[in-house]
Amino acid sequence: MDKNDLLPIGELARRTGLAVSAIRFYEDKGLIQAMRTMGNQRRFLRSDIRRLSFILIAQKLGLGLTEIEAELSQLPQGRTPTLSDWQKLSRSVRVALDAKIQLLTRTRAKLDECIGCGCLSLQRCQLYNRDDRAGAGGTGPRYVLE
Amino acid sequence: MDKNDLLPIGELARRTGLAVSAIRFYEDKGLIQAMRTMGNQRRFLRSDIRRLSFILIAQKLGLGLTEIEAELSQLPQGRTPTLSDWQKLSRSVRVALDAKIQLLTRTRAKLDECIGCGCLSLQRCQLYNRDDRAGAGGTGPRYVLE
DNA sequence: ATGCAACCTCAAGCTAGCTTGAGGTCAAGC
DNA sequence: GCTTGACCTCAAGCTAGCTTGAGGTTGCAT
Repeated sequence: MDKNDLLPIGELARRTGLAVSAIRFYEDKGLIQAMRTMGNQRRFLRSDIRRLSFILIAQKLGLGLTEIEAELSQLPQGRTPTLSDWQKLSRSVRVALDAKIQLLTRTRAKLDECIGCGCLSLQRCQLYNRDDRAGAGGTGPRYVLE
Repeated sequence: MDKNDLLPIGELARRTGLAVSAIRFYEDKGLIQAMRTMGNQRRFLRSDIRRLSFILIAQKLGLGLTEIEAELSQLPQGRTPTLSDWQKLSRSVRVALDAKIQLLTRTRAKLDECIGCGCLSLQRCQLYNRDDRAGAGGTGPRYVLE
């Protein structure tokens, strides 16, 4: 951990494509941590580039920041994550992704039945079912099938 | 169109499982239309149950209200949609769903490569690519892969 | 004709995920 | 030593998709 390995926020932003404000936001949410210079400026580790990459990828897979934080918390505390730490995390995401694909595939099958009858009826059609909503949690309909 | 076929908003809510406030919200957004009684109360057609069902289903598939409105606008104006109108719309949704599944499947393949190297690097990894974000539109990362 | 549930409008609030702006500080080059 | 750009905090704003609340009206049953 050489002094050259500490990155200011702008550099991290440049490397990840994120906005500076977004990185500060993530820090605020506890997704990433920074050291401070004596002048109160943030300094990040090189490995935080990877951490932010993970956040971006996981977001693309439809995970919310809270879920992502949960995933990230599985990384070792104190030491810089190794390659195999990241592999473990990736596999964990792969499981989530699998589930998502399966659910969509099942939904497509139902939709196909539904196209057959053209009903779109909440009563007759399996496509939509009330209990799903109840179990969805949070306010309003979800954006993502989960 | 018998007088019995006009439903007050509460009845529509009961039939669809939606909150009354949500239905008013959708009306406000132009997703559904209502007649008014002389006392200014909303009255809906029976076929609006199906319209709302469609909204719910499309939302589960990850479509936003704007996209859903675009889909719905393909329904015939003036007359109550027929079964084959709904079938056409369902097929249109099926296409969107197909695309979504394909994208996820491709992503999974990339993730698998990535697990191999454990890199999660924006430079080397295909999983995340900057141009996707640029093309995403709107503010911030999207919730759903599209 | 009266009571009360269901309806109305309009404004404000909430979660997620950020951005933008105001007002101020730090650090490096000339 | 002074300018300039990158950095800081804190508060407010924005989109999506609704809900909640205040304050008022309708309409159906008794």
